[in-house]
This record gives sequence, C-alpha cells and structure tokens, in this order.
Amino acid sequence: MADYSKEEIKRIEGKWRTIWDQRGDYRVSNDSPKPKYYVLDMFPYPSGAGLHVGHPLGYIASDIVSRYKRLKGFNVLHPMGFDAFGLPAEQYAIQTGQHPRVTTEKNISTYRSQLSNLGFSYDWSRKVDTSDPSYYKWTQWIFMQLFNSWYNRAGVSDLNHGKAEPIATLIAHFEKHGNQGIQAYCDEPAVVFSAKEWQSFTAVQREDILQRYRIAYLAETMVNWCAALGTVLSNDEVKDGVSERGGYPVERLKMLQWNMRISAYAERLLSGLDTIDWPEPVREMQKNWIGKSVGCELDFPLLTENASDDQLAVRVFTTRIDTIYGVTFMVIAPEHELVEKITTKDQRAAVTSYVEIAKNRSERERMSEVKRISGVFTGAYVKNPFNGEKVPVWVADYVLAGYGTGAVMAVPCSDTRDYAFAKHFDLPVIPVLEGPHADITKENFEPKSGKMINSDFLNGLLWNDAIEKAAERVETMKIGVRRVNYRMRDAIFGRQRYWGEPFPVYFKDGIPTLVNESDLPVTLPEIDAYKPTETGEPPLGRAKDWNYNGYTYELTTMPGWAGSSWYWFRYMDPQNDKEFCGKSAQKYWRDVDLYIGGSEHATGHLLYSRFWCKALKDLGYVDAEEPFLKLINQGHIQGVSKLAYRINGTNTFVSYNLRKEYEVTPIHVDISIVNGDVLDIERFKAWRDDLRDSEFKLEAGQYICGSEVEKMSKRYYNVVNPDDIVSSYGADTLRMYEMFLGPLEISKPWNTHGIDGVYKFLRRFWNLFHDAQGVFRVSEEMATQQELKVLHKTLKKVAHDIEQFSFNTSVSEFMICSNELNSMKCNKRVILEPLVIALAPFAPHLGEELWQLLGHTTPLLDATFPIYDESYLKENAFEYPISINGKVRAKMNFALDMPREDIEKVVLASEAVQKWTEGKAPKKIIVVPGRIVNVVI
RNA sequence: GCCCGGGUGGUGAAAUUGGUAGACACGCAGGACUUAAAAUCCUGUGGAUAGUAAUAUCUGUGCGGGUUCGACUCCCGCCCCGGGCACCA
Repeated sequence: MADYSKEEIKRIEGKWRTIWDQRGDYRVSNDSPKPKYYVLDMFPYPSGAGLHVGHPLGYIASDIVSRYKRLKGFNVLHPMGFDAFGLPAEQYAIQTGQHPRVTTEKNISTYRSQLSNLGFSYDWSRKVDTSDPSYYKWTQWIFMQLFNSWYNRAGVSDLNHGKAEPIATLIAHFEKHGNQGIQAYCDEPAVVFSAKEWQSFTAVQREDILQRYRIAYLAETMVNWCAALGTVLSNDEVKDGVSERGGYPVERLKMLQWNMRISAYAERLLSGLDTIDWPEPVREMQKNWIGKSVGCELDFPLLTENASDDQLAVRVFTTRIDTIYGVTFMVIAPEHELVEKITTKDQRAAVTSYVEIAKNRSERERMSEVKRISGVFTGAYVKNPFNGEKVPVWVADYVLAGYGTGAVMAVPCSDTRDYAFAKHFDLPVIPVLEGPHADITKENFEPKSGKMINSDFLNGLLWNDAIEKAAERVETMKIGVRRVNYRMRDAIFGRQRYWGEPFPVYFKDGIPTLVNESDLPVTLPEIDAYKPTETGEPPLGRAKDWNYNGYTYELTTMPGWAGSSWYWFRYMDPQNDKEFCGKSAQKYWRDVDLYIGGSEHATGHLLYSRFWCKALKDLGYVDAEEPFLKLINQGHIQGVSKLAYRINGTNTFVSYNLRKEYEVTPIHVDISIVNGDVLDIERFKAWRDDLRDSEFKLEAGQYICGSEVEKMSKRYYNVVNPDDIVSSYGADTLRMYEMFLGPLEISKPWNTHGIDGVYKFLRRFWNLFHDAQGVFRVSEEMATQQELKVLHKTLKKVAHDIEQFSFNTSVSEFMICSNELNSMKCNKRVILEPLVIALAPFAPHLGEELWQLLGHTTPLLDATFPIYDESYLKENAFEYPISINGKVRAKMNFALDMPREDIEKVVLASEAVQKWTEGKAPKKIIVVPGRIVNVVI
C-alpha cells in the first residue's frame, strides 16, 4: 500500500536524501566535455533565527533551473556557502563572551540541515565559509594584490578607461621620470616631483605618495562613525543618517582608514552594465550610484584690490556651461579651502560663524533641513571669464565639498536651488533661455529646454548645441577643460571590529607593509573580550603576543563585503591551497550564468563584486570582465502578523471590530496561537506570564485579531519555519507551492491557504501510477493521439516557462496536464515517464521515487529532458471565433491550411453572420489564420 | 521633487506580447459517499438583466480620452500603491 500520505512522503523524501548523499549525485566535476552552466544563489549570513519560508524562495528557483539544465545536458555548478563574518555574532559575543566562531558554526549547521530538508542539489563538497582561515587566506591575498597595484589610464583613448597594473611599474616610472607623464587614477598629488626628488625622498615620504595611487590604500577620509556599534559604516549601510542595522545615529568624522579605489572603475562599472542581462531597476540603481555627469571645469579669477592675490581663482564644475551668461553669483562649500583666503574683513565674523555652524551640523541635521536656505556673502568677487561681469562669492551648505570642485557657478534662471537661493537673498536673475518651458517661475519649468538669449555668441542656439560651443570656447580660452565627474566615492574598507578578516598588514616604522605571502593566512587571534580597548583601539588591540616579527599588525578588520566580493570564484575550485581559484577551473567555469538574490544588494555587494572581478581581470588572475551574466531578483515573502488590542492601562483586550470604541495599543500575537483570525484565548494566556490574567471583550463569542503584512521576523511573532511545512506536506509540496504563489520577482505575503491545492496535485500525479489498491502499475500500451498531444503540450510549455523563469505558470501547466490525464484514465508508461523527468526539477523526491518504480537504476539527473515534438501539437483544424464588429458571435471550424478567401466565403454565407449583417455586404472581413475571423459591418 | 516598477473576480494570479479576459489554484455554494464528521470525488462560481430551463443580451482589466476591424496589452492626460535616489551643480 502506497498512498501519497504524510508517512509515505516522509519515507520517500528521507530515503532519497540519503541516497543522493551516499551516491554523490550532486558532485560536480571541473573536467567534463559537456557545456557548463553556473547557477548561483546569494549565500546567506547564518543568523541565529534560522531559515524562514521566505529564504528558500530564490534557492528553490535556482535549484529548478539547475536540475533542468542538467537534464538538458549541461554540467551544472550549483553551490552553496555562508557569508559568515558579521555583526550579529559579534554583538552576541560582546554580550555573552561566547566566541563568534562557536555561534557561527552552530548557526551554519542549523542552516545546512534546514536547507538539505528541501532537497536542493547543492554540491556540498564545494561549500565555502568566509570566516574559515582557508577561505579568508585568499581574501587577504586578493587584498594584497589590490594594495600592490595602481590604475593606469595611459595608452587608452578614453581617459576614463585603462586598467590596474602592478605597483612596481609605477615605482619604476617614478625612478626614471618622477610622477610626470603618468596618467593614473589617484588622489590629487599635492606635489609634482622629479625622478631626482623621488630618489631623495625618505621611505615614509615615498610610501605616502604611493598610498595616493594604490587601489587598496590608507587615507584620512571622512567616515560614517557609528558610536553605538563602535565602527565605521559604508555609505550604503547608512540610511537617513542612522545605521541600517540597529538604527543608531551616525556622525561624520575624519579618520585614517583603509579604502578601495573603486572610483577608478566608475566608467567601466557603468559601461559594463550594458553588457549584462540584469533587471532594469538594479541597473538604474547602480547608474545613479555611480552618478556620471559630463561637463566643464573652469576658473573664475578672483577680483581683488590686493595685488598678491590675483593668481587666485575659484574653480567650478558645471554640466550647463551653456548658461554661463546667466551666472549672477557663485557659491562655495563651507569646507572649501578658499573660504579663509578670500573672505573680506567686513564679512569675516559672519562667515566664520556660519562655517562653524555648518561644520558642526551632523549629516543627519543637514539632511532633515534640506529645504532651509542658508548662506553668507564672503565679500569677495570673481570675474565671469566670458563676459567680465563681477560676480559675488557666497558660502552656503547646499554646495557639497565632496563633489566636483566644491564650488558652483549659480545660474538662478535654470537651476531651482540657485533660484531659491537668489530669491531668498534677493540676488538678480538673468534669463538665458527662452521657450514655453524655460521660465523657472512657472510650474512647467524644464531646465533643458528652449533657445539661448542674453548669451552673446550663443544666442539662438538650442541648449545642447550651446553646451558644445561654450565648451569649445572654454578650451580655446584655456580657462578650463571638459570633465567627467562621478558621484561614487571610494569605498571604505575597514571596521573597528573583531569578527572579520584581519589585514595582512603590519606597520614597520610607520609604513604599512604587507606580510609575506607564505605567512598567509593572518589568523584572528584569541582575545578576552570582543569590545574596543580602554584606549579606544579596536578589539584586536587586546590580542596578546600578536605581532609580525615584532611589528604591530593592523588592528582593524575587513568589512562584511570583503569575503562576498569573490566567493563565486572559490566555488569553482574550493579545495585549492595554491591559488584562490586555479587557472583551469577558471577557464572552464569562467563566470556565473544565472545569479538569483535580493535587490537590496544592488549598490553594495553587486557593485563591489563587479569591481573586484574587473581588478582581478586586469591583474591577469581571471578571464571574466563581468562576474554575473544574468541576474534575477527574487521578491521577498513577507509575514502576516496578528494583532490583539489592549485597552490602554488595563489588561483587557478588545476584539478587532470593537477596537475603535476604546483607546487601544495593538500588540503582536504569535501566529501559532491564532487560527484564521480567531485567537485561541487559553493558549494566549499561557503564552506569556504577563498575559495570564488577561480579559477579553469578544464579538460573536470570539476574539478576532487584526492582521498586518510586514517583514517576517521573530520580533513580530510571524515567522513560518519551512521545517514545519516540510513535516506536514513534504519538501516537494513546499517547493512547488512557493513557486505557485506567484511570479518569482514579486514580493508577497505568506499564506498557507493554497498549499492543499499543490499537495492534491502531487497526490493525483502519484495516483496516476498506482491502482485503486495503491499498487504501482503502469500500462505498456501505445499512446493515443490525444494523450500524446497532452504530453507534448505540457513539455513544450514547461520547458518554455522554465527558460523564462516563469515557474508559477509551469506548476499550473502540470496541474492541467494531470487533470487531463486523470480524466482520460491514462496510466501509460510512454506518457508518464517523460512527465516524471519534467516534473523532477520541481518535485525531486517524488520524481526520483517514481523513476525508480518505473524500473530505472541510474540517477534521474542523468536522464535527458524529453524533447517535445511539435507534430503532435499540430491541429488540422482550428475553431475560429467569428467576431462581428469586435464581438464574438459564433465559432466555426476550418482547416488550418484553408485559403483565406475560402474561409471568408464560408463565414459570409453562414447563418450566424447572415443574422447579424441582415443580408448586407460587410465593409470588411479580416481573417487571421489560426486566430480569429473578424467581420466589420 | 526626480527615476524605476505596478493597479485584472471574494483571494493568489493567467493571458501565446494587439486576437474568445479571468487559465490554474484557494475560498465559497450545491451534490455524491457516510449514522455523522473529516477525507475524497463531481458540478457551479466576475457583475447585471431576462427566463422554469438550456440559454440570451448587456457590462466588465484604477479613472478619462485616443489609435485600431479588434486594446489588460499601444499613445495622451489624471488618480492610487510599491521600490530606489534625494541639495551631485
């Protein structure tokens, strides 16, 4: 007796997991004549809460694709691992003294067992763990390569391209020519030096210069310091002036920090987006983050009575050089170096106090006061180089020191911020554009519109032609150059934390120096507590006897994104202890064909990974310019929280529809003690001690809870554990149900209501193979045309849907197929066997069991996905809807190869059409073969 | 404010990309089996009107207009929801 019952499911699924494991079905070889296909999931951070039903959504999809591609004859790499360094384990360590390694290992093993319950086809022998020394050895090694390189822009026509090269080539150049003739992407060097000077520099001075060129470098930078977390955060970890994790306040501080010169790659990161198949929103986000703007940089010479100052000029960056005749004032950032120098005596007091206030205002305050206009006149004037007009210079904090030159030429007639500023301080506005949308005072204002006026040689031109012409003039006048600016800043690469990769760096006479490659990895030392030292050093400052030949190590650790910026390479060759990824593995797998994960990583992980991939390519270690060819963002499964309403100041709860009559505070109730919307009052009282004496105001004898859709989280008591679903329905049902829920990319709340439908389908499918007594039985008869048609229609749709990543419709397709076969009472092997193969990517356990019952001894994954045959789908006739004036009024059958004219004749002569046309000849008749016949009267 | 997505039954959603809107599933209603319930199976199910009925007609994809023989799909204007960016010159 084998009904597809709960017990039977448990038996089947357990059995196959064991067999897969023992037989090694999912081991992947790097040496195969088959074409490769690499399917990657964004690896999880193993949190203490374990997996909830939302996590596997993307993993299920990628597993379906992996299994499908294997059946299609590809050698598929489908690995899984853990992004194991991170803050929660460390916070937990600070509170409990428990070593983060211990917590992390425990969490990893929970995750692994939860994942294997779902029947994923991962090759676990390729598991990576970013916190394992054998892994982070190579993270450190990559850091060393980046430290030892610079970005050369020479020899490339487009200045913004170029590539990373070993630092030795730069030093060789310095020795011969100083830093002249170098086209490097670097911090503006304060000095230009000759070869002679270079040779005269001390080691410290030389290193100081090299740091300006290295791709991984140490520099004094403004950082986002989060005192509560005791660490710096990158820009993408700060949201609205508070930390993304925990929501603690963040302030701007200047600190000596490790950085990554990602800005050197801005142009390649941008143009590379056109070569990869990624969702539009992610590409947009990366484009915005990179923030390219093309314009001009030019000098406005300072006008002053003081003769010694006449060298000074204010350099501005503008994308709208065409509007230069509309400049009526100039604004520089409070932090601008010229503020000191140019402010006149009369204005000094006002300027100093303004600058003081602006500097002390935190980023957060500055953001929240975006709309407030403030600024102060410096007393200084510059000369507009185009028309010689005298232009007053103001200081205002709406101009940012960190972007462009920290100074703007204000054109109030075409820029809304400049306009607001001009209005507020009563500065003049000169219109330079004329057209229906060119008036800034009007609602329909459009800055890029109209024709130039009041602009001398530009008059009459369109704005974009004027930009071109004005830019030419700037260059011929030698007052400036065309320039491209990027909003993207270099990435901070250091944390004042314990649980991260140590830097392979020590300090020798104040010079940051790399350890020998043979001394990698630099392992995390044991320390007695995981918090900063009393003197404010990072936790690693507590380590005893931790040094490199007597020299002190760098005490910060690498940020969370270090380990995840190259992990897909490690999966290709995970055991290699000579290289981070061997050449031959690299050649075979090359890049990721399909990457599935959440869009929250759009400007973090996904950008850093592209950056490292490009840098490694420049240095000759990898072949791929882009790591992830196709990206899919799976949506998030949200939780449905249940709420009870407590009357303020009492222990009485009112039912949902009565809550408006009282002052109430909603509290989250554990969803396991709510049935539908009805609260189980006894279990509620037993749930928490403080609720034992609760009283209730009921409606219709029941307590009804409210609901809210929010993030699935322990904190809201709305977590659904996949293990629970697996134990009552089985992994196959859960897998199919999660796919059935809707399109992969869409976020949706979890509800278990529909899961029965999927379970019933699987049971019915199972029953096709079993007789009324539950004994396995298939017929060896030939299939009928009709049965073959059902089979091939299903195969065609399912294959097509999987390739389109439209898994919800493929599940529906299987249901339709099974319903049809059921009503035909078809139990023929020739029909059922191909369906088992096609269904197996979705329901691998069930598939494998039926495959075995059908008499196969080899793994199902070695089978071939059945090829559908169009000829079975061909109809010789088609039932045409006959529409009259757009409305379907009749249906008629015609052979598919029947000529249009003949169809027209028959349709016109038909009774149905005669009735509607009342005998009159129609205006027009349109026959779309295989679709519709439309009669227009 | 700017840039992306998206609005289809009671619910989750389909729609071969301009060709019978609502497939498939949940829920609901009715029926069969059963002493009864659960489970299972069958039937119906966007709305309105007419009819004992089979059925027929109208209406219907956020709102208003347009293109077309034909629009959920394309174009213009508006409303609402979700996501991202936010003084970037």
